[in-house]
Amino acid sequence: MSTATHNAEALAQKLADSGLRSTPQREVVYDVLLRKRDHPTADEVFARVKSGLPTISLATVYNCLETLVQCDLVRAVNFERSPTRYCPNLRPHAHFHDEQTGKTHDIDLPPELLEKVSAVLPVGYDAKSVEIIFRGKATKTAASRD
Amino acid sequence: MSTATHNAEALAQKLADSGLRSTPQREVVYDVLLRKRDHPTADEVFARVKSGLPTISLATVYNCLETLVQCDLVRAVNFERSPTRYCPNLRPHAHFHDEQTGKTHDIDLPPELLEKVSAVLPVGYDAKSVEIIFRGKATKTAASRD
DNA sequence: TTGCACCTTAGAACCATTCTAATTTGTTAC
DNA sequence: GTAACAAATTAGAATGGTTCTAAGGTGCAA
Repeated sequence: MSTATHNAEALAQKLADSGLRSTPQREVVYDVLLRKRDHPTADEVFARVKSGLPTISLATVYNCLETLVQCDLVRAVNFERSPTRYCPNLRPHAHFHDEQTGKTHDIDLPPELLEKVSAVLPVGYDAKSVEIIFRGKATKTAASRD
Repeated sequence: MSTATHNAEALAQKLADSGLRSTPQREVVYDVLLRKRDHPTADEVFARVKSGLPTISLATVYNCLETLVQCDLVRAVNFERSPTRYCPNLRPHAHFHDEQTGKTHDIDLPPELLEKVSAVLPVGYDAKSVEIIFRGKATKTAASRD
């Protein structure tokens, strides 16, 4: 079984869990995210998806991305108010935003660090999620990972 | 000397450091941020500023806020793509975004935690800043702080 | 007191995203 | 099978926060 088929089935399963259907558009959008994990914007996803599905609309790309986020298959990432970026990495991770190149890098987070971070919350604050964003510049070596 | 006067002078100093002038608009915008530290949007600042300076324009509010951010007197805070909020708290702190009320709370961060967080960066990543955002709900007690 | 850079202003423009209304597709009950 | 209904897609219009533009004001410097 090919990787794409495997992903499509995992996707279909996750969608079904939420009472949603698998569609060619959703499959291709998800596949595009998995193939090149460079945190593309909706526009960039749209451009990539069109080669496989030339008649897809931008609205559908937005709909599919939103659906994938709802199903916890994809994370939406925002830097200031620039276009939302999409990330299929489900491991706990922070984002490093390179201000020179505009590129985004995933930084894996050890569970104990997340605990330490959450421990700073005073009583009465019940956090459902923590997001950590670094800004700065990455050297060529670090940047070459994606 | 009144607090407002003191703030105005501190502002004038900081602006001068960047080769900028102090103006009534900049003073009032900064004063509004200091008076009610509830992370207002530009629109909210605009509304508050108008009582003291009825002819100010929204464009000027945006300009002043941007200037204050440049001078490191104010932090711009973004949650997803909702309107940018402004925060005059210069201490190292995270933000807790209450999803029920939409309110934002400052969470002070001990310096050693920031160090631990930055320590997860692999070699080659040079972070100029770290931003930490919690999302969840705050109890009445916690929320009553602002 | 003239020049010139800095600021402010109103309104237009921008652009990522969401909405609307129409169509297509898939599923279920018969 | 097929009618009926729900879910999904589509193109294009609308939305809304922010930025841009061009014109007018303000204040320091020579």
